[in-house]
Amino acid sequence: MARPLTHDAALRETLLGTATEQITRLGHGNLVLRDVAAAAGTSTSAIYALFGGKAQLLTAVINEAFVSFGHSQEVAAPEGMTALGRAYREWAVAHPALYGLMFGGALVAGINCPASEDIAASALGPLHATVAAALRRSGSSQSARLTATTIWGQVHGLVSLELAQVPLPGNTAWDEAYEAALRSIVGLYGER
Amino acid sequence: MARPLTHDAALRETLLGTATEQITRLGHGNLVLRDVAAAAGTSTSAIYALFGGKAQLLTAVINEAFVSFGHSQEVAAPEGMTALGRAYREWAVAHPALYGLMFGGALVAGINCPASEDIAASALGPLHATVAAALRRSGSSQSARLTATTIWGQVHGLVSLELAQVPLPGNTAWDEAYEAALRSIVGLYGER
DNA sequence: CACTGCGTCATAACACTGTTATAGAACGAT
DNA sequence: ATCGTTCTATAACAGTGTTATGACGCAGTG
Repeated sequence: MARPLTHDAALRETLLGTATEQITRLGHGNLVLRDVAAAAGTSTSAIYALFGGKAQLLTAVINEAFVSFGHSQEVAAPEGMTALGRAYREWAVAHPALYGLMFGGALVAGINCPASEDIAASALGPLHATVAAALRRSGSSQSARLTATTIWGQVHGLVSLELAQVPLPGNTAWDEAYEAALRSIVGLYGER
Repeated sequence: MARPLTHDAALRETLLGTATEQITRLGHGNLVLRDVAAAAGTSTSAIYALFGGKAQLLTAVINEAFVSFGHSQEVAAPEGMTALGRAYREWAVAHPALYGLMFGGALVAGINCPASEDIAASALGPLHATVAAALRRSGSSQSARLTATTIWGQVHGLVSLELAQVPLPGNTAWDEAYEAALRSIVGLYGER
């Protein structure tokens, strides 16, 4: 009835991939729709047809990133809290631009591209489960939600400062600061 | 010898003020040089003559913000670590867009607008001094630099997540999470 | 096989913004 | 008063997200 459809699900995947690749390479402040489309062998029309615009494309990229991040957390969870913390930092350092988008919120980009709430929440599931188990084991009566949020804040804060390349006083390395914080956390809430 | 100079230090102050105001009102992703100049009753040429461009204007705004932030820290320092932590959050919540610029680093904006290192470092002076004093009092042998960085990471992390409007699980409020973390910090490293 | 119609997409046009180039404005010197 | 120098507002330019447009490709029909 009409010319064959090329703006299909496969192209959508390709665009997601090239967008992620360009964000990773250039930083999320330098994503250009024309370049994404050209790299995918199509035109910007495809982005508007398949996503709706730049904000929705970014949202899709962020959601995909949350899935990848959540997977790395799930893999590390059985090895305990320290492993969970290390995996957190490793993922963030490996994907700094994505990490900034994921947790920077509306504050980071001028555009509004919020992640799907349940996808974001499930990525932090392993941390919540590990904290709840540790508290249960140690017979603590602390709120697991509150404790997990505190730990998350600690980990996220150090990772954010490291990614922002905030200069550390003296000749301290981020490695060292991070490991010290992890030891403190585990000391407080118990390792497996 | 030539027409009178209007791109002077006074206009520079005015531009700094209007830029800060617009960033606070609209978020730093929506700062438009034409609007800043118009609000200051001049043209964009003034920004290029007095600052050099958008990046340098932002750097100047950030440096000024660090001074304001550092002042609020100095005021709170004599009241101890808990007060320091509360002041930290209060300043950030009162100036969310500025806070994001200050500690978001190159990750936040596509443009490169790093704060002056000594200004940024001196804003964190009160925290380092307070931590060093607390460790001395308790006879601890921990590194003050490392401990202060850990605390900074904890505080910065929670504030960042709150500003990014990350949804908290359950009906937990950020107030509650923040106070719990402060109690934990003070319990570990001692209050005045 | 030619033609028409409809859905689809690449291209061009538009609006906005940072930056640079240009032409006019304001003053002192002659 | 005119000129030359210095400074500034305005206009031109380049890049980017978004929307409008016109060309294109296949199905059905005569």
